Amino acid sequence: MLIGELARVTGSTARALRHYEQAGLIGSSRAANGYREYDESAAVRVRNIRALLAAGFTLEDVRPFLGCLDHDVLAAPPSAAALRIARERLAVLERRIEAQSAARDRLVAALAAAEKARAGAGTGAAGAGAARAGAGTGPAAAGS
Amino acid sequence: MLIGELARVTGSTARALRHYEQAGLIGSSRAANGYREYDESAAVRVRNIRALLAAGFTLEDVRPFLGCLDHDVLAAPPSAAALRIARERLAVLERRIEAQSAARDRLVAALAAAEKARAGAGTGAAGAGAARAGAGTGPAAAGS
DNA sequence: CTTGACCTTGACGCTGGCGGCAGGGTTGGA
DNA sequence: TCCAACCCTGCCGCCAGCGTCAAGGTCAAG
Repeated sequence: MLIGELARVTGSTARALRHYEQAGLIGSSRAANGYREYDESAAVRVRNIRALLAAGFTLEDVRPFLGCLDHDVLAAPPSAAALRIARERLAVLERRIEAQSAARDRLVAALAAAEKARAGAGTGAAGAGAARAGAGTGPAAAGS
Repeated sequence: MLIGELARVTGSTARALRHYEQAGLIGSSRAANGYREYDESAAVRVRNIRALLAAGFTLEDVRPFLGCLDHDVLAAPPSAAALRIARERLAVLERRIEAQSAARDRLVAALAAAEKARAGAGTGAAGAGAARAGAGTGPAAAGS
C-alpha cells in the first residue's frame, strides 16, 4: 500500500502520515523507487493513533502505546507507563470538561437572570441587581 | 493602576495584559508618559477573561462576552443581540463538552478493557481477544 | 513522447497564548 | 548623578499538528 492509499483508508493525509513517521510513530519500508510501502497493520495502527490524538493525546503521549497499536486496538496488555499516561490524559480531559461545564452552567444562569431582568425591568438597573446575585458563581469568583 | 500592579492583582503578567489589549479584550487610558492606566473594573474584567480562558475558551470566544465582563459578571444589559450571542456561545460550549465527553468515554472504555485484559491474560493472546471485545467503543472505532 | 497522477524531501506558514529579548524612555530615591 | 525599577514598542521563539508550496523523480496510459 502506498502512502496515498493509506491516507485514504485511514481518513488522514499523506502529510500527516509522514509527520507520524517523522515522529517515530509509524514505520515504512521503501520500494526500489523510494516510495513508502505499508502493510495492512499500518492502517489499524494509524487509526489507533488518530483515535488517541482525537482523545486529546499528543504524539509524544502516543509513543508509549506503540507496542499495543500494532495488533488491533489500544487494549492490548499495555505497559504500566502507557496506563499512567492514559490516566493522566483522562484527568486532564475531566478537568477540561469540568471547567467547560462550569462555564456553561454560569452562562445558562446568566441567561436566565437576564431574561428575568428583562421581564421585570426594562432599563437594566434592576437587571444589574439580579445579575449581581449570580456573581458568586460567576467567572469573577473563579479568579484562581 | 499601572500594568504591573494589574498583573499582580489578577495573577497574570504585563505581557499577557498587553496581549489581551491587542486582542481588543481590554482597554486602557494612557498617562502623559504613555503608561497604561487602569481602573478597578479592569481587574474584574481580566479575572473574568482569565476564568473563561481557563475554561477552554479562546480569546476570540471571549470577545462576545465583553459587554458583560465590564460591570461585575457576565450578566449584562440584556440586549437582544447579546442574548443571541450568548446562546450561540452556549451552543458552541455544549458541542465542545459533548465532543470531549465522547473522547473521555472512549478513553475510559479503553482503560477498562486494558485492565481487564491485564487481569485476564499476561501473554496477550487471550488479552487481545478481550481487547477486541472492547474495541467497539474503543479508539479503533473512532476512525472518523 | 507527453500527460497527469502519483511519489520524494525540504522548508515555510498557520493558529493560540503568551515568554523573552532588544532597545529605548521615565521616575523616584540614595 | 546615577542606579534600579518601572514602563513602552516591536519582533522573534515556542509547542503541536499538520497545510501548503517548491522543485523535483516515477510510472502507467494514451
